Amino acid sequence: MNQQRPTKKTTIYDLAELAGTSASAVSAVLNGNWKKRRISSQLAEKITRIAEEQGYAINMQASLLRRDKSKIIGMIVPKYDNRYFGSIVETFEIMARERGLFPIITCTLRDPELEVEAARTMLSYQVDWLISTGATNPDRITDICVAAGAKSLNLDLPGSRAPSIISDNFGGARELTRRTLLNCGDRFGDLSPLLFIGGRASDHNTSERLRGFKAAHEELGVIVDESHILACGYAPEKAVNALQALADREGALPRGMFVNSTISLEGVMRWIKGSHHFSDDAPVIGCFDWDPFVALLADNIEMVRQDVSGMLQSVFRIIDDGGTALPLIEVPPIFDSHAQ
Amino acid sequence: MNQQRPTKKTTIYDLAELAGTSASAVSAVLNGNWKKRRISSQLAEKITRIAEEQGYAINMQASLLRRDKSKIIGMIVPKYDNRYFGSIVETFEIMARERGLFPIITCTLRDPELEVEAARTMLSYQVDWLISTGATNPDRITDICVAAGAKSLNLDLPGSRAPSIISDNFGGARELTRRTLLNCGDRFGDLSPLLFIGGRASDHNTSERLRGFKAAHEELGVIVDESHILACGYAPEKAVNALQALADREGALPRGMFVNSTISLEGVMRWIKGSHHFSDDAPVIGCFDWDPFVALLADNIEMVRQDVSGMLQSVFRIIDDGGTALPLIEVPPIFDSHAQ
DNA sequence: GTGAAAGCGCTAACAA
DNA sequence: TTGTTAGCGCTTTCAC
Repeated sequence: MNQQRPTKKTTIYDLAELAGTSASAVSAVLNGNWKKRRISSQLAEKITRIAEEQGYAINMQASLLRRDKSKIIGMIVPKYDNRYFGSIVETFEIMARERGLFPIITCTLRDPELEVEAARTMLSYQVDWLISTGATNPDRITDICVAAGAKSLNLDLPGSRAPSIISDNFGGARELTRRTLLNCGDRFGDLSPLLFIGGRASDHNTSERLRGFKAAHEELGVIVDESHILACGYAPEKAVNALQALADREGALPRGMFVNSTISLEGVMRWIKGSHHFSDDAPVIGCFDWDPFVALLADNIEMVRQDVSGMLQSVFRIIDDGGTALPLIEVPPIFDSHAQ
Repeated sequence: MNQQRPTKKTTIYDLAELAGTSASAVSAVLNGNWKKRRISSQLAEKITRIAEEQGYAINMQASLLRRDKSKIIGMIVPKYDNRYFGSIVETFEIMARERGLFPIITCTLRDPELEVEAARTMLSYQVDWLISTGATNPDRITDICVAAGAKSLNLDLPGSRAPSIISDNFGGARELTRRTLLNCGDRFGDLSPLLFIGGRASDHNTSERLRGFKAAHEELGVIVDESHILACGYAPEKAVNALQALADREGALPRGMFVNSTISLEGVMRWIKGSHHFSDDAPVIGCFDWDPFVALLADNIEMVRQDVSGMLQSVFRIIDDGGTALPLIEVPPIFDSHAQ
């Protein structure tokens, strides 16, 4: 036996009895509203001491049931398997706690059904706010939140019915493409069109990045090859399969690539290593996302880092303000200055 | 204005009124205990339909206040910045949901004070179980849980007062060291002692890995150099500083290294890249942790992958059983078969 | 300065 | 078969 039996938890009534006072006094003291109740500081002190001694912990369920705002803030996130979302979650928790909010986070594995189920569950727990990060259908979630009287907000992937904070995908992709094309030119002596791989053509981010990809080509006078745009999804295997299919079809592959995320990059690198298409000379890659090991190990890969901290500052600015407007905020991603 | 005002949430009383029945009937139906209440299936159906129509969502705060078990399961985790913890969190969520439990997770940034604060907060939310992952002081948390009538359990780093599930650090480190020594021998022609870097000498995992490190050296007849054991902490900068100090002191560095985590590895690789100590020939490294990009990009680095899924299966076996015993379970980590 | 009491939304024992 | 009722622990108004 390692753990005792639930020795009936201490309540404010127990505390009141021990202090020879009432539950309402205890409640007021423990919540710090005893100035306006003008409770004597000795009573306050006594109550505080006894609470301490008894290891009292408030029952949030009871407290929340009575109050109108829960101060619980929920976030749904697709995966924990890359630095981008990891950093979003970590920063989110820190910033929520700074504001006295209780963050709850859940990952939905990019499954649309799980997304709405997770949203409903969080609403059952009375979240005041729900942040949908990278959700496949943010508007659906906003609708569910509105129906439940909660506020919602989109991060990373925008929606039309709640404030949205995303990266400047167009600008970032244009610059990344420009750099990658030029890197390619330096390396191979001529400017040829890049391969685009990863992401879903239907999602806003991918289509914006595609737009930036094309703009950069155009600006440098390079004709995009539409058959080399492979928005095959996010999972690494999808990238592997897409590259294999292209190689089967065309024999050779472009020597420059725009990769839409580190997730896809994992697949791209796996395929490159497994095949022998680039055994003599590694392709030049630009990746719209950042990972420290790639940055350290692969000198043929340039990465853009999304500005997680900047995005979350925007998120909490809206939350702090109560979120009455409906903006689409685009935060520029960060390029290493040394490159280019 | 994007979001309506909190249109007073629907309760079971509203539902009861609409269905022309009582709140308890609604409650029973919505909880699926209407067989034992022998409610007519037509009434059940009607209630279900109305609940659906109204977009009813149960108020968990109220429900939990009344029930004895919350079915909330908490986990604290140090960081989200590596694949190991990311995968723990993701798997934990999946396995918790499979059991109808509601997982809440919070990261504590390796800050002992935050750890206990986070534990207390979770207890306020009435968690039935609290999993401490990589906590600096698991026993302290167990004590707090016991006092609050919750069960606790340690993952990754063991404690003495609750069941603990950890990697087989000794066995894993011994095998990793053996492989790294042999790789080193293959590469450089002779067996010389490795550098050990990363982790805290005071923590159980590091001391066990150190024991395995020494055992493997001994088995191969190599004398460990105690001045080359740098348990400098986990943050990348700490590894950078430790290596720099060693290089300043001794001029040369060992050509083989045992690195205690991917976090430390990040620092090691940063230092290697920045200095010119290995500009001609990369050192041979064994890393007690796994990252896909390192595995793909660095052929001089061998990695062990901790068996996250196996560990969490053990965790939930204990939870499913009610957790009456107090075991220390060591789960063997996974080596790539191709190497060695 | 302080206490009594109502009620947040739900569950479950007890009546009917 | 179904409804009534008594709380779960807390916050807050109101009365003293």
